[in-house]
Amino acid sequence: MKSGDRARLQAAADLFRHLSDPCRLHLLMLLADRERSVGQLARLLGVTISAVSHQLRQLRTARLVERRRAGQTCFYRLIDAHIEALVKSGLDHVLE
Amino acid sequence: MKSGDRARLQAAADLFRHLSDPCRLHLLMLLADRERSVGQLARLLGVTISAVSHQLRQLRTARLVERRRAGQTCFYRLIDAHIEALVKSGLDHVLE
DNA sequence: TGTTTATTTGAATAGTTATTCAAATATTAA
DNA sequence: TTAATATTTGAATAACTATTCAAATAAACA
Repeated sequence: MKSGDRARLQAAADLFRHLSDPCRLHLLMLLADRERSVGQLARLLGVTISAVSHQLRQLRTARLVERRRAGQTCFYRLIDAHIEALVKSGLDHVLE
Repeated sequence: MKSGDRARLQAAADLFRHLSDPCRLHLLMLLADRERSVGQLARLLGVTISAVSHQLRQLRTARLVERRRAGQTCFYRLIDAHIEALVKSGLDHVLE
């Protein structure tokens, strides 16, 4: 196997790992709808602001979401529609 | 949020977690091609038979792969094409 | 029966990840 | 400047996961 293939498998595995938490999936679905602030997300998800901020940081590092600051508030949104399609595809699969 | 939605997010997260390892992704791509024995897979992946057996067990419990015994040998294959499509979609996404 | 080959299993360990809490930063407004 | 609000950060802990090794099972065959 080529080294590029190995790197690609690792990158895809990393992507799927970011999707392997129900709270992060919920987060991504909320952000697919429209941009939201950290506080809004924490309230909607029923978790602490700190926890959601840690998860958003992970998703931002992975380039799945982007941040926009407006005053004291930070708004997050999905970077691309492909991620939304992937999440929906996973959610569809488990419909049984 | 409904309890069914919560279960669905958890199930989708579980599915993605099974895809969050480069070795398992490689395994699934090999099995998408055609059925393979445990020993073949271990050789192709360059890991021990025990390690690959543990991963196959996990994938089988998750109903992503099926097993067929022929004599001493066990052959595994993908259960459905949707999984292959999901893996390929993830691999496509990381092409940059 | 005993032996070889193929695979599975369970326990132990090492590495990874999520959450919490407290402290730090950033912005706004008094 | 001080206070209030929004978010981030780092460290600690608790929970989870992958791999290894040795022992167990299962089938084929002498």
